[in-house]
Amino acid sequence: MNTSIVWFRKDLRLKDNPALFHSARSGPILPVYIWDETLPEQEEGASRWWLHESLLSLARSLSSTGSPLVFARGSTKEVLVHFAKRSNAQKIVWNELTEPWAKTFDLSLKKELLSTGLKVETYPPDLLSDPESMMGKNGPYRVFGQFWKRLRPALDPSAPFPAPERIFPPEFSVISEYLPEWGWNPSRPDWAKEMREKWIPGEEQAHMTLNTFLDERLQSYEKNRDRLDHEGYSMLSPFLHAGEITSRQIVRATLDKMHEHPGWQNDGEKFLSELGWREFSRYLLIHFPKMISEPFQPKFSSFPWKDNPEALLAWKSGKTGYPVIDATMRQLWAIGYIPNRSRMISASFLTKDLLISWKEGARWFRETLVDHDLANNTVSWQWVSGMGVDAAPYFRIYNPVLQGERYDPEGIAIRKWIPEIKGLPNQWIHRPWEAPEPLLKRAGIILGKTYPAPIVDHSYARQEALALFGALGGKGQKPELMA
DNA sequence: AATCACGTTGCTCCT
DNA sequence: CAGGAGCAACGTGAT
Repeated sequence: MNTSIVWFRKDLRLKDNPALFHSARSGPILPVYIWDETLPEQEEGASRWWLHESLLSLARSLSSTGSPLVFARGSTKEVLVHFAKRSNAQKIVWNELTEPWAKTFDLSLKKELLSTGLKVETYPPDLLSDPESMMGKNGPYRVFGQFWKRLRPALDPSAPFPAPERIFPPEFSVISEYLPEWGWNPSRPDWAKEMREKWIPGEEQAHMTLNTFLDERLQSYEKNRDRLDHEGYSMLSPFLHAGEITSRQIVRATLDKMHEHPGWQNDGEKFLSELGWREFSRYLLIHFPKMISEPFQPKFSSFPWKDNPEALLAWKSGKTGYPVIDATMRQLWAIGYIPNRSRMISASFLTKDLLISWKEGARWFRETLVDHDLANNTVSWQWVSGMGVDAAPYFRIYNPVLQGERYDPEGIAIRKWIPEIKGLPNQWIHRPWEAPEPLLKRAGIILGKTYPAPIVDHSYARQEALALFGALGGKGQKPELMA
């Protein structure tokens, strides 16, 4: 029999999985997941919790096909070779990743496997375009608009691969580790409690989420995606990160839906362009891997970031005294997810108001987001801090009060996540420090005690940021505002 | 070849 | 109150 090992990575699904689809046709399959601690950029924190749940879900699906998922820890190469011997498999099959480190890793792994006499078959990662052929006149695109102008008209993915009709187990089975023993499901302390209530990771739920979104929310996506008071966005990002669904599947379904409902054109285009940003982020990391650790615009590499542990802690724990920031950061900690608008506001606050490095922010998001994704996180943090692509102007500094009032006018998100100020009327809910004393008293609020006073004055912090950024980004002739 | 318009998501101040 | 200038200046692709 022609047995294959299918090595699962960030592709925890049965549908639209080229490695699985093709190998299932050629013979029995041993599905394997390996936790290799020597690899860089592995999931941690909230996204590891998601990964844990997602793997359980995949394991259930595969068990029902008759060929259970096998878990192992250790060196990828050694595990694969060992399992191949035990199961009498001749071939290792996988889908590639887009992370910059993976290309070299896969290449040397492939060489090593071939040298032991095994066959290797790899399939492209979940991308909408070929990064090598997407080129402008002077090399890779650095502006989203140009990138998208080129890619958008070419978007027409063919129907995704179906799940394999049948998966046969290998003739000789192997011994699997027991996933719950890996300790990825937190208990003491159990910081994932609210995540368990909020999310159901897994391929089935990914498609239910997509369908609900397309049926109920796509038609008002452009208007509602930025709202903080209700969920007008797709919530697909964690499923995408684990590979429970592919961007190709989402694009295909969205295009079909837009065709069905011509009136949803603008909303559909907006949504597609968000997937475009996901694609662009991957594209950028492939061509400019240095931006994982360095500003895309080198002129900012000497920016005088502040080392301010107290302010950083206040930001992380939702105690800055700015309700929209605090609600955002508490939501992030509780359910591992905040919408795009919240990410921008809180990222702007950290980098422009507190003048703390985007890398600190990116590190925190990496630990706390269930959808944490190296490319999206890196590119977006740099964009907000004004050091990334698209000549995003550094003077675009978000005002946390105005943003709150605009996108959560009735303070619904504020009252949900900051109950200690829920008694404030809407007029003051985003600026408690300006509320008249009697009102504060009636609402049971003592600023600085029951809820923090603002840790910085936004308009002052803004002036300081403009001066510091201007000194590097501009002509260097800005007047000094700081004594 | 040189020039030009334009660029995901803002804010403040001035008239 | 609305509306507009200003905040800087570079890659991209069209002319």
